[in-house]
Amino acid sequence: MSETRKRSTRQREAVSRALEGAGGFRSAQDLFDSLRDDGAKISLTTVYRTLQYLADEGSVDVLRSHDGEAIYRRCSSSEHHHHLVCRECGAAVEIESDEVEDWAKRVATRHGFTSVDHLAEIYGVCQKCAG
Amino acid sequence: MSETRKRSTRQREAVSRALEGAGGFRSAQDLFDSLRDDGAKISLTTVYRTLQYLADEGSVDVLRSHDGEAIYRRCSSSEHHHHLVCRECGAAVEIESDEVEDWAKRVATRHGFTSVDHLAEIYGVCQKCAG
DNA sequence: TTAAGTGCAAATCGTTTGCAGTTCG
DNA sequence: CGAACTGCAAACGATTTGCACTTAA
Repeated sequence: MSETRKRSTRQREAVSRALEGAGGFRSAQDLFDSLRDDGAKISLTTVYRTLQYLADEGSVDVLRSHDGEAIYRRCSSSEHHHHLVCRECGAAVEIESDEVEDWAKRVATRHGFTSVDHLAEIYGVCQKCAG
Repeated sequence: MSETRKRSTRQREAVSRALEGAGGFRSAQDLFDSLRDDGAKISLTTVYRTLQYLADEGSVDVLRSHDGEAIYRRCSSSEHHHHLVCRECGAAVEIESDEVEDWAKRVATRHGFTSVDHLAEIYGVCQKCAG
């Protein structure tokens, strides 16, 4: 299933490094721009392809921003994390929750599902925006 | 901000009705297909526009499916249900969980967020497909 | 050498928009 | 009538793909 990526290249390294430096979630375009700013010779296509590889491998998480862009971030193993997002300003707080982890696994197992994965996001209006 | 939609039309009614009937989250395409099946004369463009109007009004929630499609559902205040979806065949089991409800509310409150809403979906492979 | 990796340009796909015709009020 | 609303086709922006060229091993 993760039988892609066989060689190590300048570009691939660069993308990984850019992801490291980014910390949070970044779009392919963002990463591409950063890479270019850092003087990397790489195409947007390759950024996309590399990100895809990494995602298949499970090295990066892929989320969707509210306007449909895919955003990526290097993944600390297969650990899940969720977000508390402000509907107004877009500010996001990262949260963890074994509670939800357990729930997802439990429910899935009960229904005979395997290879379980889940998505959980909380939306609301932050203090600042609530006025 | 919600200064669109002034008139009542056959198409707009149809979209609202389709959303009612749908219950869960549906993509514009899905809704369009349902509408056509029900014999409605409407264009995909209008479905999109209507959905946009309703979203601006706050009558529907807009989310993004994992593959970037926008999915909509009529917004019944803050009532929630979740889904356990098979990645292979798409089969979905509807699930409820006060557990998750509580968690979302608790976390949000802790961070000073209001008008809380959330999304939680579990993905996996069902027994049939795991074969 | 040679398969994996890359870049460019063209192709996709969901969604939006320009514009001319239609309809509600 | 006149402003909303519609539909179609063209435009869009993010992502993918076909193909010829590079490059790591």
